Amino acid sequence: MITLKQLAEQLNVSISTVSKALHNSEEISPDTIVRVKALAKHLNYKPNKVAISLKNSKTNTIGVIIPDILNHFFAKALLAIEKEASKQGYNIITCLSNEKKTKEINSLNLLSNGSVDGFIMSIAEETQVANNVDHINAILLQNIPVVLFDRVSDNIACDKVIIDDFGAAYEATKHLLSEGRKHIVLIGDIQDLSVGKLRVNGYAEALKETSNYINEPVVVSINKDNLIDETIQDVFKKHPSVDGIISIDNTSGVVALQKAQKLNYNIPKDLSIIGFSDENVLQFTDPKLTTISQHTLDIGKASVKLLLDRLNNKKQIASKTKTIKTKLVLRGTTK
Amino acid sequence: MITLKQLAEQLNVSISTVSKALHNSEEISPDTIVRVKALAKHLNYKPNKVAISLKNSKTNTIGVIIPDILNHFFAKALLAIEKEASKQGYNIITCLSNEKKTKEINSLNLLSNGSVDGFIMSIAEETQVANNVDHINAILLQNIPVVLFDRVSDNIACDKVIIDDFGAAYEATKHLLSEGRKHIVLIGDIQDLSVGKLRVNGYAEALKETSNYINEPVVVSINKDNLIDETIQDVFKKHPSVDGIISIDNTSGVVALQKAQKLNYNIPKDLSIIGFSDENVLQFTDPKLTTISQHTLDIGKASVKLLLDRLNNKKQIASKTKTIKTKLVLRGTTK
DNA sequence: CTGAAAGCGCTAACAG
DNA sequence: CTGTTAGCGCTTTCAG
Repeated sequence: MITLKQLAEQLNVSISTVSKALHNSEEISPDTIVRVKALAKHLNYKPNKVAISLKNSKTNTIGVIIPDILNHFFAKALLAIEKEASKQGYNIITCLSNEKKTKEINSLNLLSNGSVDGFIMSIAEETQVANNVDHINAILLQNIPVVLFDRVSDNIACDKVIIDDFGAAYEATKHLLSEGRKHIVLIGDIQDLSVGKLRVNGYAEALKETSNYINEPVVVSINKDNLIDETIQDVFKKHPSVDGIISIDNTSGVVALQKAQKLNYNIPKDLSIIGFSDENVLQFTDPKLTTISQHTLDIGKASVKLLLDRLNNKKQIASKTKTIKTKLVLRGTTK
Repeated sequence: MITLKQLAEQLNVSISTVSKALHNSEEISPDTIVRVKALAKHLNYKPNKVAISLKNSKTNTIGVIIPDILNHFFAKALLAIEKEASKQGYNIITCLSNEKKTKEINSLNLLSNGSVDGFIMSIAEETQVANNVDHINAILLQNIPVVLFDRVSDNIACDKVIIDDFGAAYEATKHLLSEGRKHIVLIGDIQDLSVGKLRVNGYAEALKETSNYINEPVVVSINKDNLIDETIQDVFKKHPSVDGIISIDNTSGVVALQKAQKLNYNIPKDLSIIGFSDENVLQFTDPKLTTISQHTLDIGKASVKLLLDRLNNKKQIASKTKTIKTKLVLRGTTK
């Protein structure tokens, strides 16, 4: 890489003159500025990012920790984060915790040495199950800002971006009730997560409020991917009168639809299905799945904004929590 | 952040003594080492990464440029790259080109200022269509190593990781022929890409070699996601006697299967389908899709290895191309 | 208008 | 065994 020093030598001026010239300093003669810039351009000079970071104690880099990049929700969130960060002149260093607490701790430790100005993350499943977030609080104690999105924790005082999980599930359930559904089952593989619990509660509350709904809430947990087929087939065996299904994760709604079609349920006449999925699954089914849209891009964008707000304004104290609106998008799997 | 200077002041020793002590230098008395380390631990000292990068002219960071993170193949490749890089003590800065050439150029320019030691990337669609890779060659001219994976270009002399696209499609086609299929259609949305062209060629070659195969090759291009439904339905309309489908992208195989089932094709009796998809789509269909497995994790891992090899051994000249074996995994959609 | 010097945090050659 | 110094590349104050 070409440096200021090399430019200075070739031009027989000092390093500081070169530096100032490249910044259009008033102190430098127009003539010199032209000469310096010409050579800089000719040699494709680029200011060394590392040196600037050291000088400014600021890297313009955000650490992003994603629990599961193969989950479409997180991939899309990353897309939005990268886009907004890039727009604001920030790079992102991506770490994938793969739902492991140790990897999460490791990533935080490895990057909290001046590598990044702050973190945007969603908490790993293992961490949420263990309910131990000391490692994240440790980062905050070092005065490195953190923004949590989607999977958050009440035990961490920082900026957060969430959706109204309770309300979204509540609304979806209410919709099925309004269709006259009498036997609504909730399925999902994220009941251990903060968001999963809230969604289950929203579902339960909607049923509870409905005086003429006589069945008990049914919550079916999918534990491992390889058992998803059987688990969902069991739903239809155990609850042959099921007439509404709410999936609170990304994929089980689609699988439920496939299985129901295989069993010759008439959808949506006999059975309605609502997924908590992203648009990507639409192409995989016919009829198309009614979903709760999470506005994932907005979640990512808002996360970056909150973080940069804090970076640019260290004195602000109160943590903000931004709630992104969800939307129930009716398609072919509901009446 | 706590610095060597602060430790030195508190201990009344020089900065270099502290630095050496922390590195277990023989020059330093055991007693001092203990004292220094104790304080460092107590204050949670971490060497400033930026300073070390500046000192060493090495960031231990890899720039990764991904064309489309919502594509499962690339998400998985990123997963593998991050995992291997992390294992080797490297961070990754992720940029998403979103298939745009300008974004690709931008990312390369912004990171080729000492931010990263090298790049791992797959070429954006727009770049491949325009067939202009000057910006990538410019990086190589700056002596920054680049590893290309999946989507490569003959006009770039660098290390590459690919699969045998021609061979994989050839093998899949041969398999369908061995089942006695007489009317095999290829579908996909990546015919503009290097990999897509090779796959089409492999398909065509297999047909051509088969003397008793009388139908012409049929290549159906899917242009936009929103037209995928109609495009595939058209296949069945135009070619009612189709008895074999090869999808060369991630999703169209699944869609073809759905549509065929809707049209009451008996699969795999009347019609076989082979997808170029990852395992993630398996849960979405019944029967499960026969696929060409790309060993995506190996692709990512190999890319990191090639890059680090080059970083650690600058003198090597010849570019290597590593070909990862594919595997035809027979499942329910073939006989 | 230009240059010298200090300093960001660290390492390492050299001096004591 | 410990300290001084220079330097990685840059910005910026201060001197000239």
